[in-house]
Amino acid sequence: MGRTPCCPKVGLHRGPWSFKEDALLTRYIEKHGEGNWRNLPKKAGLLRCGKSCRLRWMNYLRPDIKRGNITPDEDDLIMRLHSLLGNRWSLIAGRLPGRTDNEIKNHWNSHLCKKLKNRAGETGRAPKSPSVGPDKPRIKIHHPKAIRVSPYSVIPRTDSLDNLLSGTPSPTNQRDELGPSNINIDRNAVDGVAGGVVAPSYGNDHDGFFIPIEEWDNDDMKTLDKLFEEYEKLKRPGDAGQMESFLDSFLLI
DNA sequence: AAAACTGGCAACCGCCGACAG
DNA sequence: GCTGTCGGCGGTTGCCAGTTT
Repeated sequence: MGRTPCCPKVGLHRGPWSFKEDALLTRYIEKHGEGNWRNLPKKAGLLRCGKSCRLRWMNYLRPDIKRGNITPDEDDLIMRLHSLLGNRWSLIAGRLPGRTDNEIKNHWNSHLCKKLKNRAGETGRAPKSPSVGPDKPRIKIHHPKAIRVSPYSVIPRTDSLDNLLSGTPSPTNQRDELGPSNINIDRNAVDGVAGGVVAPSYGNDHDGFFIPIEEWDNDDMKTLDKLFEEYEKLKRPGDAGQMESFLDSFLLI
């Protein structure tokens, strides 16, 4: 049957966006809001594919995007989240206000992957990343395929996991896709507690033992929230030393 | 000074779930 | 229930600037 392309490929601009195109897109979205990406280029006077417009807006033009280098704290949080969630960049980005999934993905591929390898080399310990294959991995991370998240999981980044897990829709339009959809957790790995911090793992495809998020027990459900609470606490000035031990605790699973 | 190499990042691609008709 | 469309996702590509040889 074949799927129709999202837009005709002929006669459209490709490659880097010009200042003028950026301005047109920004002005249009400020006036009419996001959505209807297919028709947006025509209405905005752009010779671009709708997908391209969406990507440009989401990854670059959106006013709430944080510019500048990723901080060491963000680095560490990304690594923790990656150990929990695998390559689900949109979920990870949802917990880092102002950062985009693309930015985090790029940062991971260019920096953190190596950092993790180096750290593993220094300690002689197996790396925690699922993408790095030690001889005897303690944890295996399942990488689920991309999912589309229902509108009911559209919640602000600052919402707690309780809200996420109860499926309470948010009144705002900020994205956070840590919704009650496809997250699977390996209960065998959830038991790990190090340094007072619950250290779960995400998924496990070696034995096919998946628990849909709807069936998490209380401990499972609090796990991620706890992680962020700890993180936020330790981010406060004067807690630098604690941050290090907090972070290390996750490498000892 | 120039060529080769490397790293970072924006953009593209194809897949897939949700949803409307 | 089926089909087509839309929007979102992760993976990959390719350009460009910086660094090394």
